[in-house]
Amino acid sequence: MVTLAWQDSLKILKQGLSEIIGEEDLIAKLKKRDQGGPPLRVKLGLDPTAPDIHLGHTVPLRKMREFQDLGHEAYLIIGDFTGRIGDPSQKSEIRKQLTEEEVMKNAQTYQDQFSKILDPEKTHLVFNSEWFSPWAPEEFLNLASKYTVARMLERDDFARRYQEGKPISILEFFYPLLQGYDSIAIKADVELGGTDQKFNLLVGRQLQKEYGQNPQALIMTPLLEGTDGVQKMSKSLNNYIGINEDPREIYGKTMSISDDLLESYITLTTDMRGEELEKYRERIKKGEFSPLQAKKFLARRLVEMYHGQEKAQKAEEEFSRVFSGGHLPEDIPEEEVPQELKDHQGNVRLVHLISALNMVSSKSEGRRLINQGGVYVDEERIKDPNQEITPRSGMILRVGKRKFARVK
RNA sequence: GGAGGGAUGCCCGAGUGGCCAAAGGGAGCAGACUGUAAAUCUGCCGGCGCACGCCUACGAAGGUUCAAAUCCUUCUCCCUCCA
Repeated sequence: MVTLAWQDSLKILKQGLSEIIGEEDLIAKLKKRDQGGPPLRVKLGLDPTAPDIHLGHTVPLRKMREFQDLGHEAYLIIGDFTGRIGDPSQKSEIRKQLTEEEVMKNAQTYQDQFSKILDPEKTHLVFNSEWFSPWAPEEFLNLASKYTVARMLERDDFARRYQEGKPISILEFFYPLLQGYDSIAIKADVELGGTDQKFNLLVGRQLQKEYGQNPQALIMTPLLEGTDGVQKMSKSLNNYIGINEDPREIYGKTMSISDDLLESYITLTTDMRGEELEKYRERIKKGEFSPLQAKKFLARRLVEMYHGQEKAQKAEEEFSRVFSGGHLPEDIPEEEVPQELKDHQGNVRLVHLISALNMVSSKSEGRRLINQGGVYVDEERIKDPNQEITPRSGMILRVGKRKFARVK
């Protein structure tokens, strides 16, 4: 392990941040470490319901990795207990508790995925039900007594809703409190999070003071915009790129992001740093790199990071062939034509076929798409929704730009 | 506890007895143009044997009416003000 002086550590850690709170505390802790103190305990909370890590998650995770590389310890908190409340971003309600099995399964998925980013040797995966489940009601009351409504309403989300006369459940107040208590439970020195977590992180810091602990420093990473380029990347908005996705998907989705997103994606999601990054920017500026090329570079890099070079190469070739070249993809899923769709001559209505193969969500949608010229048989556009076709082996069906099927 | 307001399609939001499968916007999808970019334009955007047909749908359940998202009753949930 390389031990750098705290100044150097700080410099590295401060890269690519959006905000840091309690920098003096961080410095003090780093100094202590230099003098032979224990490694810092760095906390990052995870949602137990969405175990699919996407690029948005990787931003703080990669920062975590930097801590690890500097010799510190990662604490990933699975909020299986807090998950019952749900972060107050929208409508809140007590969610049904995940079964132990589900939680374990999600945790396993997390483990598989974060090991692509973090150093497993220095990673602790903990569940917050571990300390909350045994709690007696008095302990919750005690925790609640540490905070006031006025301070809660400082959270802009609450403030806004209060202003607009939208409901805020008391339950929601518990979310930041519990998340904050996690910091106490693990004696966090630093907590990582996106900028949208600022309030929650601050509560943790304040609670630690209440409980006589050294307050954690807060390190906030910028939020990554989703593929739509408007809202932050999230699974529920379906604008995400998951690191576990098929390499071709990752490549393709990356190619479809807006050009404006290039800069933030490069800096926030890739391991490009320092000189290399500068060079890359330079090339774009000078026009040596067209936005298209720059994006291909990014796409390839991302696939490489999570699936290796070989897959990246393949994904790129596939992309070029299908979209730049206008050819068919390499492997098109083979589908059986259901017997019951065929009439006595063996013919099938096209709408029924694509519907049966789940290429459209309903027959009505299928009709619409056909009417609009979005359905092809052997690359020939069919415009009559009642068209009958005679399926034969190897026939290629295509719906829109990306849905393909080959008749078995 | 009292008074008043509200719940509409994925989201926001109009609609107060027939012309409402429900305006408008957003999201989404398809097509054109492209670099699977952005912008733009066009179309679609509940389901079904879709050609004018049928079914399901405006918080829930009943009712009035030839006809209800629209009127009445009860219920559920939410908001505001007063206490």
